[in-house]
Amino acid sequence: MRILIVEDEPGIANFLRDGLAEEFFAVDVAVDGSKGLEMAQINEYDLILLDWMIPGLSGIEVCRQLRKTDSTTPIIFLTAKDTVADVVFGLEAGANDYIKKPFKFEELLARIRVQLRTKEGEQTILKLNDIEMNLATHQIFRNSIEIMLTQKEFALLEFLIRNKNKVCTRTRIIEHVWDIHFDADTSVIDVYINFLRKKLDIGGGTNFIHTVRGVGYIAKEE
Amino acid sequence: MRILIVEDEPGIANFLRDGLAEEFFAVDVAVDGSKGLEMAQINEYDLILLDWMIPGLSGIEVCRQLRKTDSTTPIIFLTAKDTVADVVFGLEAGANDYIKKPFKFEELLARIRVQLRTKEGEQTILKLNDIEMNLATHQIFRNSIEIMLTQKEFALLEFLIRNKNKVCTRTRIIEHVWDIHFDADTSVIDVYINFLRKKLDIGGGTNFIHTVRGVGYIAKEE
DNA sequence: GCCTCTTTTAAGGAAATTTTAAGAATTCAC
DNA sequence: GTGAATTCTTAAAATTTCCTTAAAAGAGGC
Repeated sequence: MRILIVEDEPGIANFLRDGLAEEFFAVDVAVDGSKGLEMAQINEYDLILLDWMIPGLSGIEVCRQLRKTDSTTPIIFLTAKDTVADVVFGLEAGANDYIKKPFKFEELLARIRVQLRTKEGEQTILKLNDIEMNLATHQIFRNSIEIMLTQKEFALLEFLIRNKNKVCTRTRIIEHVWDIHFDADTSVIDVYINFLRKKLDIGGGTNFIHTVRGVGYIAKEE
Repeated sequence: MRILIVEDEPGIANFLRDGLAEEFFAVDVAVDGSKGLEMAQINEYDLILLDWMIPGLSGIEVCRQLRKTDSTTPIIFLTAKDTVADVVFGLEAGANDYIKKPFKFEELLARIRVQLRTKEGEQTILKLNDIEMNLATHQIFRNSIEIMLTQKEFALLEFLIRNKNKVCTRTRIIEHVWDIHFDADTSVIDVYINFLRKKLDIGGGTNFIHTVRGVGYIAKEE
């Protein structure tokens, strides 16, 4: 799951990025309105956190612009303003939800999950064959045996399983899991596929991560 | 024992929080009705103190909403209203008890204990492996050897054990145990995990607090 | 006010993760 | 079969995160 944060205060931005990374989201940060708009238009995000008061384009303006071309990506406003009028204004501009600063991270997380749920349909637990991924508790089981994965391994497996039975190209993998956009010259994917295959090879299950030569990888249902 | 206070007046809220904290309750405060409802839905509280007159959703409305999904968590109303009709109204909405403002803290405490008594039978003692936490007496035993913990140490261990076998992210820990919401740049958690591990490392038991790199910690049952 | 205990901060070293790199192995086309 | 391209595997470098310790700051008791 990729999230874009548009926020100029470094403190808050870092706090959000770290917190969301702990929850295994892939996070990008834009520090002003125009950059945020640009990134949102170039990349596909699953959700956007948008500060109301940012330099350059205002949050509300970014929201309006975005909604002209993309009407589905959920947008949550972060705002210090709290009058009814402001909230209405924000929601009319196309936001899906808003949260008043200061907020508790857990509350934000809950709201994010609400937005993503409507999008994904109750997917806190992903399953493929005998693998079970619990996104809420960050746990992975194969035949009820728990497997410990690092952050990157988890993110990669999540991406593969979310796209099960579809070929995941190297480019899409590197963009979604590593957030790298122009460097084709790396072999991290190969290494991490290898890590995953090794770690998941327990309990007698077959290897469900198949190589698609010249293209990428695929996680197949069996 | 976790208590949620839904109260907009800071004076009363602080008074309650401090008083209950002294009695070893873990206290969260919500300042309006909708926040209160949300927090109650996200977290598991052992009891909810609900002011009648609060901004946003009214107390009675929060109560009704909550009872739709959760019928067990005791709810005590704090109210200035005192006519028979109002009391009936509150109890019909699903509250377990009410107390009229202004009240003596002792009286509130007594009512809270009445509500928790049924619960307390089951929940005053938390267990994990050979650790036993008595929340009422604030005592901790490992293999019957008593271990002295400070308040923060106790709170951290309680949080970990309440969430046993689930990864506790750093963000969640810092929010629940320290009540810090925007400061990602602190290493208190590391230090306190270290304190706990040292103090709990007696009687030959294994270390059950595991590190989940990049995410947080987990207390595992063995 | 002084002492003690708790809590927080800070920093160097240790450990795990992530990335890079390079040789071995595999696949595919001819 | 041979060669070229691609992927696999391994090892080690680079980076990040965590552990540990010590000392400072804060809280409470006398």
